[in-house]
Amino acid sequence: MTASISDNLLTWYDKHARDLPWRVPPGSAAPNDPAWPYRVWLSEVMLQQTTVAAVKPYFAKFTAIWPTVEALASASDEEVMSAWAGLGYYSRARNLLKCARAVAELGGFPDTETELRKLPGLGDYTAAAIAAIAFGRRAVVVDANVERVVARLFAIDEPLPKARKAIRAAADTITPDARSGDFAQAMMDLGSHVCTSRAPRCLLCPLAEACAGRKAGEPERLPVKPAKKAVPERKGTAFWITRASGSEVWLVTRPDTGMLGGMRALPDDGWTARADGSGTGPLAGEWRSLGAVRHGFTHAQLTLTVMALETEHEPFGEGMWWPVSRIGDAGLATLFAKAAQLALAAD
DNA sequence: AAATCGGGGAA
DNA sequence: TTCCCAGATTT
Repeated sequence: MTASISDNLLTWYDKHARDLPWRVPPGSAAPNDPAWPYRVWLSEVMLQQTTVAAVKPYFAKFTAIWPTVEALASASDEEVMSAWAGLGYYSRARNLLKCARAVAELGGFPDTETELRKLPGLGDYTAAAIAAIAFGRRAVVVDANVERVVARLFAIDEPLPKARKAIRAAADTITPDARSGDFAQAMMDLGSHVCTSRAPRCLLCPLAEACAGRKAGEPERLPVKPAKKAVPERKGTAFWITRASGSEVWLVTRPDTGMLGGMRALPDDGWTARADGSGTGPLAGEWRSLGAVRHGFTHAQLTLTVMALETEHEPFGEGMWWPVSRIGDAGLATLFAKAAQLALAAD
């Protein structure tokens, strides 16, 4: 009998596994330490739709400040949102804290896929990944890498997202009972370094012999993705309101729902809702334009004009004066960090 | 089923 | 520039 797909992959992984801060070396069991499921969970949430390179410094920062899930559970919303600033998809940070508090209440992470799936911020992928990687349970772990590898391996040419069902079923057939965590991570390493989206390195692939997509030619065309829609242009205005000779700036906290939810920010004209940017600032006075910054989101391309006002009055609504010298510690999302940078450069 | 929700690295 | 990434949640 020839070696199975999972055997070939695991042998390849033993030699080529990436060394990452949230990982154990190939062949090792996850340490029997409550801090380990915590680290696996934290990394998995950070890695949702986010590259390894982007996550590394945030993972280091979070584990240094909050070494355990109990420590994170007792942090304030503001601390966590601020630490997450710049990583994107901020609902993840809100769910991260909700989840940490639920887990602390439970006395630790549940160790089955079903129970993990009930926690905030854990969908099908993340629950399966934690069950496999942190607890060694067999689980069918399907992320974008696995989707690509499996679609090619089995030549599944049905377009996404309809193909997900067939892809998951095919992934199930090659998932071994043993070394679940290694297998899942091996598939991801293969997807990120060998079976890449653009130019797959089939000559280096341990599964090349078995790959129906390669046999059929042009494996890079799989999986078939739906045509993307055009990203609309939006305009908006942010307000740089200072007092005391520009030493303090007025910051607000955005509502928990919607774009950049729960993040500290510059006040703006409500461009997220109105899309025209024609609104006015939370204060009357002699506004001057500082120019604009461009910022790309997944579903909108924004031109944000920055208007400045020096005042001794209190703006309308909730907010706080923040020392401009410490603006880097304010926990601004990248969009507003860009706007602040523009304002500082204008002086 | 489709829309929403960030940001940066790589080609 | 465009594409895409260890997706989840809401509508």
